[in-house]
Amino acid sequence: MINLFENINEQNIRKIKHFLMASTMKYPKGVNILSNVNQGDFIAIIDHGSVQFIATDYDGNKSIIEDIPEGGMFGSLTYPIHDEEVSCITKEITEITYIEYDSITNDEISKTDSYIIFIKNLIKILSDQVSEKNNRIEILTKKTTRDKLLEYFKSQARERGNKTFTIPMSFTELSSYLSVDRSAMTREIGYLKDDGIIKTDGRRITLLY
Amino acid sequence: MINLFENINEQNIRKIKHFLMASTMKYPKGVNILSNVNQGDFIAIIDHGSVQFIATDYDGNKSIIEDIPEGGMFGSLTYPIHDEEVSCITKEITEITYIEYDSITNDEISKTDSYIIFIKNLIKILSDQVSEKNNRIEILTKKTTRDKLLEYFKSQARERGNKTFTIPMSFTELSSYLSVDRSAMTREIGYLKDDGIIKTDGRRITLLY
DNA sequence: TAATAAATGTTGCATTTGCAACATTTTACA
DNA sequence: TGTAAAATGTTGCAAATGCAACATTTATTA
Repeated sequence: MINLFENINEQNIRKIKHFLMASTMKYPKGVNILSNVNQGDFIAIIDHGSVQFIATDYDGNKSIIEDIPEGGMFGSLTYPIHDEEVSCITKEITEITYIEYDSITNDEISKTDSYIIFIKNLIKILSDQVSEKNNRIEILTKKTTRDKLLEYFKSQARERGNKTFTIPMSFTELSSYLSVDRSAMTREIGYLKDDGIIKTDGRRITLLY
Repeated sequence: MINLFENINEQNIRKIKHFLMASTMKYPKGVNILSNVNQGDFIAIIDHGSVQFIATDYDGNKSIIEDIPEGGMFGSLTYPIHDEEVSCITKEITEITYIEYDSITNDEISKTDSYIIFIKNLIKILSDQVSEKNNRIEILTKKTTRDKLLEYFKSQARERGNKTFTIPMSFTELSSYLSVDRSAMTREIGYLKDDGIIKTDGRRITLLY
């Protein structure tokens, strides 16, 4: 995953941030940062730490929409806060830089060195997000727990270029990502092992075909 | 949905397209346009017609990933063609303009009038796509057919600003979008009507709460 | 407009899956 | 390092849902 300021030197990063009206905020672990967000569209860059977008429905069921690690970004444009049901929780102590969406294309900044690199990075990150979401949609549209697991494992293997890989989250979180019951998922993983389709060692998975 | 060339006059559109190495192709109805696509990353703009991204798994099950109407765009960066399983089918006679991804940020174009507007449009479109996909993910992560339907109806009502709306696709396609069995979906819509939660008239739905 | 294809409606049934209620192991942190 | 919290494993059971196999209606197009 690339960084919004990839291939831009410190001095130009400072300049760009200045024109973008950047402001930095620090948060403790476990708080919802969407609750006290400034009005107007913004892009948020995670300088340190990580966050998790969670949707909660009227029954209290929670589903992870997205994990965003250090260096990642997200924008108000991509998370319309329609109801009160989407929250963005810090997973640890987290520092976030906010930049104003409208200032991305103002006249001053467009003359700045590295502006084009910045724009290209932004477009690449957004494209990657669309791509990652398409991948998740492909997984979620599988009808059975087995097919969801296999599609997920395939996409992991593809990403790492290896049939053996370690899943980057707990099984509890994976069940939430796949939107299946955790115990039913454990059961199905057992069947996949019985059938000789996968091999596991903790969170380390090997596709056997 | 905004157009990639929104708020840019004809003359500047021509200029931008020229720098972007734009080429236009015409396709008949029902062909897979990803099959004969040029190498290198590109962005495709639908001048006339419409397309549908479809994933087909090893069992032949098809699921609609996305519908793209006239004026819409899609990019090779957002549709990694990992297996042969994703195809992009024209729904009618369709004309598509391709632009090269790398040329979006070349030096010449960045000096063109309206370049900033073009970039802002592109970022807005990508953001909207992420947002739309987040919305679909929120729907797909619902466990029951009933909850998927209600979440979908809610998002439609929200979008139109009205509790009565006409779904923009057939029920057959909706079942594919929600990734549920069509007959089970029809059954569940019946239950929702019985329970006085919705009212229907063909594809016209009214939320009664 | 006749013929064909597509969409919609209905129902029985087998299978899958969510849910609950546990036990056990691992991890986090005061 | 001891203790609470989180993660993982297991299983019975009821409910949801996919699937198949139809009938009927609506669209499409030759």
